[in-house]
Amino acid sequence: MKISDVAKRTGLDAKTIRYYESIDLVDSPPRRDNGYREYSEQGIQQLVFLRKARKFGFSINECRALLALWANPNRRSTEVHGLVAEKVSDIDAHILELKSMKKMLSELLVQCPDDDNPSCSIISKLAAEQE
Amino acid sequence: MKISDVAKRTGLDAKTIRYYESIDLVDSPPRRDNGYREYSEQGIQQLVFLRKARKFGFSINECRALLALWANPNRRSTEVHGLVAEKVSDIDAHILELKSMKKMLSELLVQCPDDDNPSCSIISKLAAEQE
DNA sequence: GTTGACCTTATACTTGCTGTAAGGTTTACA
DNA sequence: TGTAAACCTTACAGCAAGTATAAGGTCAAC
Repeated sequence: MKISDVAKRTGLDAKTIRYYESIDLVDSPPRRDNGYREYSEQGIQQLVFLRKARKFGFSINECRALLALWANPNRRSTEVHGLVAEKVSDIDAHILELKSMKKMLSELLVQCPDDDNPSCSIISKLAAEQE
Repeated sequence: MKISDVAKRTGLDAKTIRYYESIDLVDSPPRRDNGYREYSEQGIQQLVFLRKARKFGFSINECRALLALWANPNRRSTEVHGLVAEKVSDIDAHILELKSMKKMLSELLVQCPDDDNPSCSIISKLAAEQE
């Protein structure tokens, strides 16, 4: 299977697939005589795995750890559980931060006249030093 | 005022301040005879503004627009309102995405035995190709 | 036979900084 | 007065996680 077909099947961009190979996140596939990459089912499965893990919000390095656990028949499920639990708490923290930002901005919004005059409390608030 | 004092006062790192200057986000301050940057109150206020805008989640380019509006006495408050409203909706979208990720991961978590055995539905789910 | 759609590599760009190196200046203390 | 620490300066490299571009080779269709 050629890279563009793998791209279609996995939902990853061909460039992204080459990039993952360049950082040794996935195995280098064998090459045809013309130099084209020829993907095996196994290679494709690694990429499918990665696509999902990235969509779940795991960083490249976290994906590396997950791939290693996946490949390891002696893994302990508690290790996987730990990685995922930590990610959930990261996401929680991130959500809280965004909510706080949203709250502050929303409070600013209602105070801005939203008209053709220059007076705007948003600008004043951003310029204010204290708090 | 020297850069490290400005850093303390604004809460920005001195490196960040130099970086903002290097990308022309803020005016270059005058220099002392020894080459050190000497900040005026106005220069400091720009940095205070930036610190806040960044904390509110605005990108550097959005900060550029906000700084321009701040400096423009003929601004229309609706322009500011528009920028902020758009940011709020960006944040909302981001929150939704994170919530969806969290939901999926949480569902996986409860299905993982969290023990010393290799069997783990999280890994299986990540490896599964369909959906 | 030539056009267009692939494939290859290498390099630079993106965002928003942060770290490091190599050097000059100032301040504090003995 | 000496010197060591703590500043300041520049320039360059690196981080995440790709994306864009250039310059070229290959393949399939008409």
